[in-house]
Amino acid sequence: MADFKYQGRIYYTPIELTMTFIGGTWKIPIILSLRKGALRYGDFKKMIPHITDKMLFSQLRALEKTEMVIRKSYREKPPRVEYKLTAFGKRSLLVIDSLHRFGEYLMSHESVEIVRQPGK
Amino acid sequence: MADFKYQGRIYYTPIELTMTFIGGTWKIPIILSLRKGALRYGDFKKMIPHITDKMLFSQLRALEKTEMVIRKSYREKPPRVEYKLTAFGKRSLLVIDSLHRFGEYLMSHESVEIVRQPGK
DNA sequence: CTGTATCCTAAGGGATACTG
DNA sequence: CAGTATCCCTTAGGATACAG
Repeated sequence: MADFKYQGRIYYTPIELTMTFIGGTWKIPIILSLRKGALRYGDFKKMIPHITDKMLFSQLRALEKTEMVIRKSYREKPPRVEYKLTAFGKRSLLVIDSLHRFGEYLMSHESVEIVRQPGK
Repeated sequence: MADFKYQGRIYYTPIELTMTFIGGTWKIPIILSLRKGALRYGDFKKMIPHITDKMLFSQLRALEKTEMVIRKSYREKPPRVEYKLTAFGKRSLLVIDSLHRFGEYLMSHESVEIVRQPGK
C-alpha cells in the first residue's frame, strides 16, 4: 500500500523522501560546504578533495532539481557561477546536524573502535 | 586525508559512520517498528509488508553486528525469537525522527507535489 | 515459526577524457 | 573556469527456493 508519490516514484514513508533530497554519498558534503555561504564550482573541489567532477556535477544538478541549491551564473569571462542554499537547503542542516551528532556519539562510545589517522 | 577507520573501512565524516549504522532501505523501518518494544521475526513481516525475507534477515544481522538491536532466542518449540533495541538503537530514534520531520516538511511544502494514494 | 542460500538486475558511483 | 560524456565495476537489494 503506497503512501504517496513524488515525481513518478512511490514512497512509503516521509523518510524515503528525505533520502531522495539528501541521500547518496555526496549531497550532504556539498550542502555542508555551503553552510557559510555561496561557493563556486572550484571551491567545492577544494572543500571536498576526494569528489570527482562527475559526482560534483551530477549531485549539484540533483540538488538544483529538488530546489535544495540554487545556481547563479554571471556572464563574465572567465565564467563565474555561484551556488547557494535555498530555504529547503538550509532547513536540511537541522537533519544533517542530527546525523552528525549521532555519528559523534557512535565514535565516542566504547564499543565502537575508532582509529584516528594522523593528519596530513 | 582519512579522518578515521571503523572495522577496516575509512570514514571521512561522522555522518558516514551514522549511515553504516542506519543507512540502506530497511534499517530505519526495522528500528522504527521496534520503537514500542520487542518483536518477533513474523511481527516484522506484518509491520513492514513489502520487505523480503532476505532483506529482513540480512538487515537484522547487520543491526545486531553494530549493536543497534539485540536478539534473544528462547528454546521452545515452535522456536521463539525476540528482537529489541539496545541503547544505541534507542539513541538512533532521535536521528530518525529528525529525518521523518524533514520528510514531512518537504511533503507539506507547495513546491513538492504530493499525490496521496487511496488506502487499501 | 524462523531463518538461509543462490541467482540476478539496476543503480550509484569511480576513472578518464573532452568542451565552451 | 566550469562543466559534460562515456565506460565500467561494485554492491544493494529483489525473486525464489529450501532448511532446522
